[in-house]
Amino acid sequence: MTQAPLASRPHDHSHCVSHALTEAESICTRQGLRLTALRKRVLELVWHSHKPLGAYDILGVLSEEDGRRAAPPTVYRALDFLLENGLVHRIASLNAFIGCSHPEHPHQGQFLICRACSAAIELEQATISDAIVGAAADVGFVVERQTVEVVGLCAGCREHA
Amino acid sequence: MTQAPLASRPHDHSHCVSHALTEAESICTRQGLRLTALRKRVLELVWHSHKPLGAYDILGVLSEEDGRRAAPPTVYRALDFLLENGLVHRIASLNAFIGCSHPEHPHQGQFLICRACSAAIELEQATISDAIVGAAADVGFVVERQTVEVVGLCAGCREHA
DNA sequence: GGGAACAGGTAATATAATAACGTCTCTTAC
DNA sequence: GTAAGAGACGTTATTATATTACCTGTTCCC
Repeated sequence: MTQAPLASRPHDHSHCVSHALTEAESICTRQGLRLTALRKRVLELVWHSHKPLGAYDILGVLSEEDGRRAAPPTVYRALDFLLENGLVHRIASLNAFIGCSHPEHPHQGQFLICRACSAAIELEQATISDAIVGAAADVGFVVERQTVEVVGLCAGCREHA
Repeated sequence: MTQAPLASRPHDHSHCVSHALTEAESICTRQGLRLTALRKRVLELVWHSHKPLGAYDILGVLSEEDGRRAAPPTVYRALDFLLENGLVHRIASLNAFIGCSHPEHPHQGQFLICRACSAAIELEQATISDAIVGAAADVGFVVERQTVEVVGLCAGCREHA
């Protein structure tokens, strides 16, 4: 085993957040995309922890800090933008969203979700993708989009248990 | 490529349905489970095609044929039973359900979902599972449950295109 | 500075799932 | 045989998630 990923270890999470925001800024600038205040704020909220966050959780925070109650489309539109541009991923099995760890290049993540601490670890393993693409090819199926979401126990939580 | 799976080819689907129902009967009998009329009917509806079916689609059919409008818990309870006993699978990315092709032994399927015909092909490839378990182990993660859902084009639909 | 494209507010609605509680029906021990 | 308990299902209400439609304001660009 290599070192456990950040998400399963105690760490200064503010670095994760600021790094993600800086990256996002630079990606958007480079690609002529508008990272508006709202989109940036939503991205920041998604990065609030390594736990996937529901759209309505985001909505709740926005509403609280704005005074006025934000409406669902506000959040979903921001999330759509972030999804389209690879800044966040959606975890289908949780109906939740998580910041992308490697937004600099387009990809579809594979996720390890800890049932104890809820943290999601993003992988990008060719061995997994290749196995899927290969097995699909065996039955004549051409893969376009992969969803790989795995539930289990992360390194940190196994120690405590 | 081996032969394309049934779901991507024209076939006499009534065989699929009757086979699935017979299997389900025998599994339930063997394990002392009650395959009630409702549960059997829901299983039959799920097997109506190789396309994953939403809970509310099932609900719609039940309501129509009953005259009275069935309520969601009716369907969800039946689906829970079928899920628990491995007779159907849930496709998280579609919020839909599909009959299990190999209910005789417990497993978690991997699914190839055709974006053209909507059919879902169930795989059970150790190469995929092993790649996932291996990559997870590399970061100290112990896998308990896998969700693998792949969207693309099936053999049949590629031909037509 | 005017038009097009984009961002976002707002209200309503659609879709998916669960909670809480009651009733009926089996099974099984006595 | 019957009463207790478990299981299955009906029913109403509610919660959670996501989208549609329409409108307003802003930014970009010529």
